[in-house]
Amino acid sequence: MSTLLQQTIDRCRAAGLRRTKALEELIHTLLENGRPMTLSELAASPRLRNQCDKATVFRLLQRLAGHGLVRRLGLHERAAYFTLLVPGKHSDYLICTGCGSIEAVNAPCPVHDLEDEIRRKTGFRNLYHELEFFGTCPECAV
Amino acid sequence: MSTLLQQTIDRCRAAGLRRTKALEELIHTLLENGRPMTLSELAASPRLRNQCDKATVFRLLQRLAGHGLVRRLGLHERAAYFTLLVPGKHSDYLICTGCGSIEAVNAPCPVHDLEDEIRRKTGFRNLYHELEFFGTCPECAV
DNA sequence: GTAATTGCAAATACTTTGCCACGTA
DNA sequence: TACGTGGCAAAGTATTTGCAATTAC
Repeated sequence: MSTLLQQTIDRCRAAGLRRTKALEELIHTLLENGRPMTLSELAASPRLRNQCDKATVFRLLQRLAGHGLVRRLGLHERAAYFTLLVPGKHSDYLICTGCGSIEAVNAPCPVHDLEDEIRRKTGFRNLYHELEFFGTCPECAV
Repeated sequence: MSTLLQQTIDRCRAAGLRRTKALEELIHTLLENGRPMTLSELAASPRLRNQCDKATVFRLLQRLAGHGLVRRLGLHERAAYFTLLVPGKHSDYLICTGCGSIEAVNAPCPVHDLEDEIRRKTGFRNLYHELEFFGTCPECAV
């Protein structure tokens, strides 16, 4: 994992970002949590809490998103969620509308073919998709 | 379509909502546009502009969502999108990240089986999904 | 040394609520 | 008549920006 951390930071450097403490800790936090997180969550997380301002986290995420290293997700809540994009890896999510928990679905994504078809038929570029399942988890169903 | 309008209003009545002008025009607007819309768009649309306050539209949408007649979507923008739920009908969307246009994908949704599998394996209740494709439309690609 | 990055505070954007008036059932 | 609904205005929450100071390269 620290390899992945290093690789990701390298990708940031390659994109022209400066290697700052805040950047490292942000990437590290996203990696170790392995799920989409909100700006507030990130800014309040252990690694970033005493490291930098929320505005800094915001601007970092914005820059990273601009370079395709991070993606901003909708996920129904009022706050936006951000997820680290790891090359060759794609995740769909299962979200509980009761407690808000988010977990990655570990099953092959069934959308690939349709995505190709849409790309072909509509001429859209840079196509990608987001798939989320919403429901009430067993805990919340009680 | 006016039949669908009538049916939808009937469903609202059955859910206990009062039949007000604002409700009718809101449903009508959502139906005739046939795509998810934001609160601001709705409040500013021809049928509602001179009909009622934005707060009213907000509360109507909230009530409708509570009764499962409307669903709130993420869709990446800062503002939330709302879509009318028509029984037996499901839509996936294709969104241009350049101009923000949203259209329904008219192809069978490939997620059904995975949804069943998740329902079975995780015990989630009231499961549903959202699938969106994002990309740059031919217009914006120039 | 220079341009990117950061902190702090202020400005926006969108959503949500309070309260009293009004209209539907 | 009674209770759901609506208007207006104010409050709340999350995001975004300005600017001077700082830091990476």
